[in-house]
Amino acid sequence: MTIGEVAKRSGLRASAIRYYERVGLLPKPARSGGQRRYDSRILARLAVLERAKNCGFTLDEVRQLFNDQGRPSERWDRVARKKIVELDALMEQIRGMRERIERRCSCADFDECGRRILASEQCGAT
Amino acid sequence: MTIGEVAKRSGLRASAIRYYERVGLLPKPARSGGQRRYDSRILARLAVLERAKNCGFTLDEVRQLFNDQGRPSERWDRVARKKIVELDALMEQIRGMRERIERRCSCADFDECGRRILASEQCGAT
DNA sequence: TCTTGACTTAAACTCAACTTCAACCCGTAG
DNA sequence: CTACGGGTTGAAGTTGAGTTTAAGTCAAGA
Repeated sequence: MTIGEVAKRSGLRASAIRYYERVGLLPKPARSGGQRRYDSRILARLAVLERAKNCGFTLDEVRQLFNDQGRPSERWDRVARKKIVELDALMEQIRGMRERIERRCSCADFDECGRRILASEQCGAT
Repeated sequence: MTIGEVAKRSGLRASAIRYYERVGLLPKPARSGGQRRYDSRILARLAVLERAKNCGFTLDEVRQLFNDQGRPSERWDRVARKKIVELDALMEQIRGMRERIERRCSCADFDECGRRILASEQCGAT
């Protein structure tokens, strides 16, 4: 397969595939006439990469997943445990944002809100 | 107050305060000898700005809050409604990530995972 | 006068994950 | 032969929210 075909089959852009190769997430493929030629294993690789991204892993974490020492399941566990903590913290943050957004006040304008916030009075911003 | 004093009182960096002014979030203050001089209202302004950021609003949305037409409470409502939808979507995404991370499989390596994902079989990546 | 410390500016740099661009090469169909 | 539709490269652009840097100004104190 050429890179264009891989792109079409995987739903990624060719530029993204080249980028992944450049940053060490994909092995350098064979070439014919200067062009990259892939066999079907690339599609499995990319499927895992996509799955990992959908789990919230950064490309750096995916690199650890793919290239670090140890059994694959161990690598997954290590990265996953850290990510779950991050995701939970993120959830908590977002819950807090929602709460703050919905806690309304009766100030006439933002300056009044500001003064009340500075005085640590209850205020939800106008 | 000089910008340094405002920075200390607000907990922001002077560079951030200059930046906010540059992008139209703060009015241009009076100057004395070329230096910015603020009165205490700046602190209320910055407190609202911080509160809005803690609600998840982008600086662009804060600009709408501060500068758009209409009553302050209307502006807040308009921006807030949109943001709540975004936050809920984000929550849903994160919940999905957590779920996918925790759904484990028994593949020997990532290539096996990839093949199973491509075949739409149940797989949580190694 | 000299030094110190805080301020000023515009412009460049940061991070992540790509995309876009310019300029070039290569094989095939007409 | 030449046009066309791929492919190739390195470099630069994108986004948001600032930070950092270089080079310069200013007032006060020793």
